[in-house]
Amino acid sequence: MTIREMCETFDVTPRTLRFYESKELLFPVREGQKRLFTRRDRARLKLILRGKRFGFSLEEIRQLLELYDIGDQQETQLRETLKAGQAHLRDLQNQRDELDEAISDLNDQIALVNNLIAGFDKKRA
Amino acid sequence: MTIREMCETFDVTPRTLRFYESKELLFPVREGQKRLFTRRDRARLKLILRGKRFGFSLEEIRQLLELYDIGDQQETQLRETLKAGQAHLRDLQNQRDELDEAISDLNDQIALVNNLIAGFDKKRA
DNA sequence: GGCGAAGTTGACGTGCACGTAAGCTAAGAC
DNA sequence: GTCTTAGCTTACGTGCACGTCAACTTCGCC
Repeated sequence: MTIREMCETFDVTPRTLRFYESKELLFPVREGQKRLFTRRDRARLKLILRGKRFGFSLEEIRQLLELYDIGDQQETQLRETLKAGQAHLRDLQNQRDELDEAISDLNDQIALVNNLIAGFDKKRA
Repeated sequence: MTIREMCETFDVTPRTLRFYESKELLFPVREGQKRLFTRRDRARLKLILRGKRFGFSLEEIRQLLELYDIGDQQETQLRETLKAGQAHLRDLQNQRDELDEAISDLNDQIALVNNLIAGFDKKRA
């Protein structure tokens, strides 16, 4: 997959993909001098964008990606990776709890304002 | 509430509070030259930190705070505020969906790695 | 009445995640 | 064969959210 195809698929700029490569988040192969992004890169990018959405830094995401990319890791390092993954999971679960609260609060507040506006409409009638 | 008390309560620095005031997110009153943060400021700060957690910029948060601070708004502006709030709500709901997916994926992956490590332990036994 | 602690206002610095412009190359299109 | 198109590297610039330091006031305390 060329860089242009990647950009359209994931709605990012070429600069972003090159930047992620420089940070060792992606590992496109080279055909001549051009980058070709593999299936692995696509899977990783999906996780990167997801991680970003939830407020993790690229460095944190890089660590996390190791969890999804097991292969040449030593057992000791694998245990570390696992620990990091579990911490990450707890963070996400906390975030879900907070998110539920935020949604609920915002819903209430919107209902309140809605009533207020309904009051204006009534008055005019 | 003094700036120090605010900092300890919400785990932020004085610089952060002054910065938020400069961006018109907080409106502490002055006692002489010192800032005193009101109940309103505390409520707003809670929402600010929550908004940040979910990836909104301070400017977006400032807009959103108007929803929680109705009073001297014109009807037209209130309708705008409401619209923004509804958009914000949709964003949060989307985020929850993605979050659930992320949690589920990560859970699976952790289970997978856990089994791998269990395999090592078994081998040694 | 000096002095340390806490607060204040500038103003410049910093880390992150890219944006952007310059100048080069390689591949097709005509 | 040259000319657009797409991609490349290098390097400086940018926006956001503060951090950090300097140079004040203000207040309680001994």
